[in-house]
Amino acid sequence: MGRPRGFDIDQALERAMRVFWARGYEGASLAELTGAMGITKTSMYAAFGNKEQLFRKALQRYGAGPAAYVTRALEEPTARAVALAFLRGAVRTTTPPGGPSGCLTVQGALASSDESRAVHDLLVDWRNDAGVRLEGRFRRAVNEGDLPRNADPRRLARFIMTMGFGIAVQAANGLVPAELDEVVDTALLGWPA
Amino acid sequence: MGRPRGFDIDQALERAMRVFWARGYEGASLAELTGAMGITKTSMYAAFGNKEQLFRKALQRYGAGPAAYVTRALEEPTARAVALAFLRGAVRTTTPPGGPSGCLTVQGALASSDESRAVHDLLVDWRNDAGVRLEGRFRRAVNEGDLPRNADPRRLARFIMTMGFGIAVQAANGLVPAELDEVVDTALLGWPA
DNA sequence: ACGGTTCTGCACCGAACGGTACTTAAGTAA
DNA sequence: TTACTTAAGTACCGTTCGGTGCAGAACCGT
Repeated sequence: MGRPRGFDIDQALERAMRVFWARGYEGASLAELTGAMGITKTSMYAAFGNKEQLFRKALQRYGAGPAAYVTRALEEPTARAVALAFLRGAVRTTTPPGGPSGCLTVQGALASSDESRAVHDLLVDWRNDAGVRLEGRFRRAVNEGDLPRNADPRRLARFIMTMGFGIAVQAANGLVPAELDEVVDTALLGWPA
Repeated sequence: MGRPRGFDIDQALERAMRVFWARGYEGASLAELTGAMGITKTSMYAAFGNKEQLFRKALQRYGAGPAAYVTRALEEPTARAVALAFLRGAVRTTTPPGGPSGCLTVQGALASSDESRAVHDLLVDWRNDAGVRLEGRFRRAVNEGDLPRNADPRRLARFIMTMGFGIAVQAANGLVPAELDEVVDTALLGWPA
C-alpha cells in the first residue's frame, strides 16, 4: 500500500552501478548518480538508504552480472580451462563495447580518503574472496590429478588473480580485447601440464 | 632576496607524494596534504601552484625515486633479467615497510570524476610509456639474439606490464613481498628460452 | 469520501572542498 | 635605517559534498 514507486528500481541500480564503475566510489557524486538513475536524491535515499548502501547493492549486482564469469569459470572441467575461462572472462568484462572500461572492484576504491575506508575494505575482501575460491578449485584439481601433485594451488590462484587485476588496469589504459587475449595466452604458456 | 622559505621543499614534496600514494589524487585533500607537508595552504600554493601541479611534481619525484626500478631494470643484460628485475622492483616498491602499499601511478586516479580527467590521462600516459620502453628493450633483445626470432616484443612487454599492474593491486590487497615474489616466479615459468 | 501509508520534489542543512586577498614577518641591497 | 621583495598566517571566497525536513501527490483498504 501507499504511493507506488515511480521508477524501475532494477534499472536505476544498473545505472548507478555503471557510474560507480566509471568513476569509482568517491569519484561518483550523488548528483551524477541520481542524474543517471533518473531520480531525485530523496527517492534514492528512500529506496537504497545512502550512498554507501547504494554502492553495496551495486557491487552485489556487479557480482551477479558482469562479474559472474568468476563463478562460471570455476565450473570448467580442468584447472587450465578454469584459468583460461577466468582470464578470458576478465578481458570481456573489463572491455564492454558500450560500458566503462576496467573492473568495478579494482577501480572502485583502490586508494581513498579515510571516510570511505569501509568501502575500501569491502572491495579488498571481495577481491581476496575471488582468490580464495580460485585456490579451492585448484586444490581440488590437484586432488583429482588434474594438476601435478607438486603444484601449489595457492600460488597458482594468486598468479591468475594477479593477471586478472593487471588486465583490469590494462583495460582502463585502453587496451582492446584482442590485445588482452594475447596477454592471456602469453600468461598461460608456463601453466603446469 | 626576499624572505627565505621556512621549510624544506624537497621534504614537503616527498610527504605530499606519500599522501597521494596512499589516498589517490582526489582522495587526498588539501588539508591532509598540507598537514603532512607541515605547511599552510598559502605556502603550498606559493611553492607549487595548485593541487594538480603538486601532483605532477609528486609524480615526477615518484618516477625518479620509488619507480626508478623501471629504468634500472631496462639496463639488465638479458630480456629475462630485465623482466625479472622489473617485476621484483615492482614488488619491492609496492610493499615498502613504512610506506603506502600499491603503486602511485595505478591507484592515483584509475577511476575519477570529470574534473580530474587531466590527472587521469596523465597517469594513463605514464603507464603506457613504461610499456613502450619495455617493448623497445625486448625488441633490442630479439635483434641481439637474446630472445628467439619469433618472440613478439610488444606482446611480452604487455604481459610484463600486466603483471606489474596486477602486483600493484595485490600489494594494495595486503599480499606480502614473499608471496608476490612467488607470483613473479610463476609468471616467468613460460618465458621464452 | 475517507484516513493511512508511501513516494516525490523542492528547498535547505552543516561541513568540507579547492583556492585566494590581505596583513604581517623576515630576509637582502643600498 | 630604509626601500624592496618574498614567505607565512589568518580569515575568507564560492561551490559542491552527502544528507534531510516538509509539504503535497498517488496509491491502498474501508
